Amino acid sequence: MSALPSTARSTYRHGDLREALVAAGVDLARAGGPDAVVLRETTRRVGVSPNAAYRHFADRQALLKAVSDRALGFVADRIEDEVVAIPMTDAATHARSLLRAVGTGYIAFAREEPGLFRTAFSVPDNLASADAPSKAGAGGRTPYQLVGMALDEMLAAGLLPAERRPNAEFLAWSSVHGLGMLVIDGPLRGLTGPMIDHATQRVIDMVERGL
Amino acid sequence: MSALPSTARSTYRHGDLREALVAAGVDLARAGGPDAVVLRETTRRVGVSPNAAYRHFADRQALLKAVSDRALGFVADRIEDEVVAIPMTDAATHARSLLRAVGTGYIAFAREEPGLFRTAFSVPDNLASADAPSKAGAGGRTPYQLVGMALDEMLAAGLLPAERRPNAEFLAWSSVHGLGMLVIDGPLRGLTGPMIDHATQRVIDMVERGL
DNA sequence: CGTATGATGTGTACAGTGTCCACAATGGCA
DNA sequence: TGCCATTGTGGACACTGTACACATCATACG
Repeated sequence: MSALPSTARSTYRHGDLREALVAAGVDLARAGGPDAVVLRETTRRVGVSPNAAYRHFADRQALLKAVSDRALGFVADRIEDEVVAIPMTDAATHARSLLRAVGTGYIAFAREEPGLFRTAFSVPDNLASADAPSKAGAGGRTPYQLVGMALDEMLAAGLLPAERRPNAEFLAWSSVHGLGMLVIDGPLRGLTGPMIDHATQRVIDMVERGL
Repeated sequence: MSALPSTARSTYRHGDLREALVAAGVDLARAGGPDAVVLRETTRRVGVSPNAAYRHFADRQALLKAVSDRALGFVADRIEDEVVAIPMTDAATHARSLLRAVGTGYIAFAREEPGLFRTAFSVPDNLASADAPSKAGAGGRTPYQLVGMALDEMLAAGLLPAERRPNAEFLAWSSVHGLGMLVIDGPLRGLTGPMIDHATQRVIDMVERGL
């Protein structure tokens, strides 16, 4: 039992097939977006029969949903990467930097991992489940929560009038999300890196000014 | 030969099979989004063999692209519906109304025809082809052109500084497009009509103020 | 007028997909 | 030890996109 090739499963039971399937699905999504998350190919990569997946997911759509949630967690991770780089300053400057970090991290992820970005938003969602733990990154926060945190700091720093705070997430998120979509699939596709950076900064400026 | 049932094709040649396929594809897209534009089902509806489609489209993706362009034309139509309802006023008010009409028409279409809206943006595009005639509506203008026209009026009316005019389309479009996506598939799904209307107005306000 | 020819549609075939069903192996619990 | 729920397998089916060879027609040209 101890000298089996590491690629082969020594036990009949897989151990954590569900996790392995999600991981394989993420690889497929990374390379080809949501449509590439093909059930049979996913199981093939894990070295298991196609039907094995049905012990862990109701159908292909359920597998895709799990992959999508994982991808949203990666979005959160990428945003947090930007957040930790923010220097210590006064509250107002920090709040603005935070909002900027959320936007730039979001767009950076869209450009670096277009397949995962598309996958993250390919499955219908709603407000009630936007903060489900399955969508959180390593830091335990979802992208939606990160946007909310930035806006809370803006409010606390006096940069956002209290009467405009409710649902301000909608505005900030819409703008940045739209830019991300248009950049990877839409008419803004093919823009050079600097142009996208510039557009990102302008969108964030607009949000800050327009909130 | 003269008493054939009207549902049957009397001639071997179809007449305009390409157009018929696009129309059938639009019906499928309306009901089920881009994934529902299935080549075999499309040809079945037109009453033709699956391979007939290959005389007019290189593959399924090419058919989907044609359907997507058509859907973009419908977006333009919906926007123009809002535009014609604008009353005559002074230039500044008209410019603002125009920008607002573009935004509300865009979001209205997303809500009224989510399947077509998703289909319209499911095929990779780029700036060079954003104004292709195949994407124009009955008025001969593409959605992108309509956004540009609104911004041109804003500029002419002195509501948009000249140095900010270049690429302002990116900002306006990103915000509204993002809202549309989030409303039909994203976390904002399931919001009530009035809430969406309100969010739409706020997003447009933000764009106007932030441009 | 008749016929060659290019354009358009058909039939058959194949690999790949999601999913259903019946069955098999396993490991933990009585 | 023996039972049995859990987890995985194998085979089957309907469906998909698409390649290849063939049939049919519309017309341009002799």
